[in-house]
Amino acid sequence: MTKRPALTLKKVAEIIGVSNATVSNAFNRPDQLSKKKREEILKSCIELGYHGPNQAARSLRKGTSDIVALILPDSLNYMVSDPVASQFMQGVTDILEQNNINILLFSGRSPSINKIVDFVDGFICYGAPRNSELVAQLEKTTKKVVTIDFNIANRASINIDNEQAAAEITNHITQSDDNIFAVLGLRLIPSEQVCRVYDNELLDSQSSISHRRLDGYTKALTEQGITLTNELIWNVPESNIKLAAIAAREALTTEPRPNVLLCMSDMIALSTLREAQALGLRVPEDVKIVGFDGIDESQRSSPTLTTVHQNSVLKGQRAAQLFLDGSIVEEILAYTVQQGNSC
Amino acid sequence: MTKRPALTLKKVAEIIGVSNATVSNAFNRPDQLSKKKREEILKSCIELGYHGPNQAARSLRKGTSDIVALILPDSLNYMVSDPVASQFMQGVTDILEQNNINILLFSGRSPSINKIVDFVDGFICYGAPRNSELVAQLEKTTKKVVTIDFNIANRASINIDNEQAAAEITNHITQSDDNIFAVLGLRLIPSEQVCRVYDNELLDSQSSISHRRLDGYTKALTEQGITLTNELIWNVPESNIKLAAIAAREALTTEPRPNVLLCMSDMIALSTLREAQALGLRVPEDVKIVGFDGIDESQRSSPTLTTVHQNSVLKGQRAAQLFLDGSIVEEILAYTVQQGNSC
DNA sequence: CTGTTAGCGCTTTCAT
DNA sequence: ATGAAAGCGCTAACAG
Repeated sequence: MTKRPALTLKKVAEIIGVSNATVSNAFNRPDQLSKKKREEILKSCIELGYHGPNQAARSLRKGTSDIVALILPDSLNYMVSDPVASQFMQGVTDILEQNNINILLFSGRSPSINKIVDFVDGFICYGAPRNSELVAQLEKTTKKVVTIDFNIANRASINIDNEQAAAEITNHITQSDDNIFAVLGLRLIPSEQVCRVYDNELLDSQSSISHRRLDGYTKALTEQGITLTNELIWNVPESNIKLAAIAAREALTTEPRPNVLLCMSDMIALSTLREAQALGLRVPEDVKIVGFDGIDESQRSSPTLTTVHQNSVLKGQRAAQLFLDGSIVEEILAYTVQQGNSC
Repeated sequence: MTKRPALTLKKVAEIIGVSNATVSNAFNRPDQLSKKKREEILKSCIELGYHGPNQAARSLRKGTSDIVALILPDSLNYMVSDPVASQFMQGVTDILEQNNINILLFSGRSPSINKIVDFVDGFICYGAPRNSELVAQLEKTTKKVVTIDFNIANRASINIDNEQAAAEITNHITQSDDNIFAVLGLRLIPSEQVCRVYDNELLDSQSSISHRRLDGYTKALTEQGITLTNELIWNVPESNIKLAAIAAREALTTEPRPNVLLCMSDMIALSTLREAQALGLRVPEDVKIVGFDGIDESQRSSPTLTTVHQNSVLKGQRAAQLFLDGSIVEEILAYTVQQGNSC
């Protein structure tokens, strides 16, 4: 029978014959004791099989844990299926891993941050979470918060200028009197269905990137003397190929047929491209398509996609760095219009 | 000035005028007090802005946290770039999210589990971690452990029969005297380089799925009277398109040219397919290619891939369920040979 | 059904 | 440079 009860700092101190504070200092504050003594203690710990202070207790005492919660917009598997989110995560994990910070994955559908808030040093919140109560909770917490693609007052954030990007890519399309514009939008209204927006109430229009993008499209078209009506704006509840295909098909079979489709994500645009081709339409001759995000796959499709490219890996890196720095800045990242052959 | 100091259970109890145990029970053990009192207390807590017991303290006291560490084979961004890992994660998150368990992402490159072990209820370890010391640590821990694609004695595990699957897909290839076999293997030797295996020492041959697969290939070929020499076995250090392309090109430009390429992952196979086509070789006429894993993309390529399909989402779901159940079983999941046009 | 109390394992003043 | 002691906030015996 070996030692059943787990070793604690106190026991170890007793065995070695020093006070618990000294052992603690050996691990945490090398300057508080002689080099010799420290090394002796550390060596003894290894021999005893003591692997250092219990992190849960340490966290309770110190109030820090070296864990940060990464709040995803939706359920966890979202991150896995969305290439933009994946890229972002890659950026975040790059930086945090380098800094020995661990990541707790947290779903934007969770009812509350309470179950984890005491375990983490703060939050990196990627996109407005599906459950908007989480935002209210983040506003109140005393822990660090960095938001991405939306803002919370007095918190660090990372964004791109979605409105300007949307306007720019709209202006990128050759003007013609024949143009009929339609928008395939992302989560514009609370509905979980693919449907036209019509006069439905728009979702929390303040913060959502979708509304900034819609504003951009609208603004550019207005300047061209074109009015975008809600009948030609579709709501796709999430950036998912199948749902996008439904919206695309509806749009492409509307009479008169829209011949410029402004898509709020590359996933939607790629799905639209596929639907158009399935309907025997030529892109860009019969239908022009533009996307948003600039995912890798948009450059492998045929034709390649004209889209707004944003650097999602960098976004993640900057978010993580801002978190570490603790600086409360609202950072705006650059985007580029990526010329493809789809318009 | 509002209340600076955070509310604690004790303070709340004092304010309400009951003992701290009663408040604790109101949150944790409804049966220990009258329904009426419980509701009163809970209501008061809400009014006071107390959101429930501090989870870090609770965890220290109870020794559980409702957090499980998911150990990835390599650095965190690995998961993002590998479709098989992504699928697996999706399965895990499905089940754990349903059970209100949070996930701490942990890199297989980390030096030690010590920094997090006290925060989690256990480990789900996907593939043998890059840092093999982690395995030794997992062997020792008193917390729950589920391993996937490798085993630890007396721990729950999920596997497929890699050897049999590899043998089966090898036998699936039409026999011919003209066949020259080559293997594009995954992490067969410690080298971080793409290279032929030759007489290098094979990596921890016991546990690795790569060696099980190699054994399967070898066994099937031996039964056909064919000897696989190490000169025609390549090592690809990770399942990554670029590295695979290098190996593929080496293999395809070897004289005499191998005309059957056994690839240990679909990523490698797809990359090989591309290289073959770039070299003007017809698949399967000039070169036959088989993969492993059955990722979605293998069915979208042209020609489609003949491969071993394993259900990675299910793997993740079962891993999570085994973790929750706490049953120490070694579960073997089914695979299927998926007929494509690449051989 | 309710209250008192002893820790969970640690860090950190404050003395020495 | 080292040690004694006070909690961090909570849960679970146990007593009432």
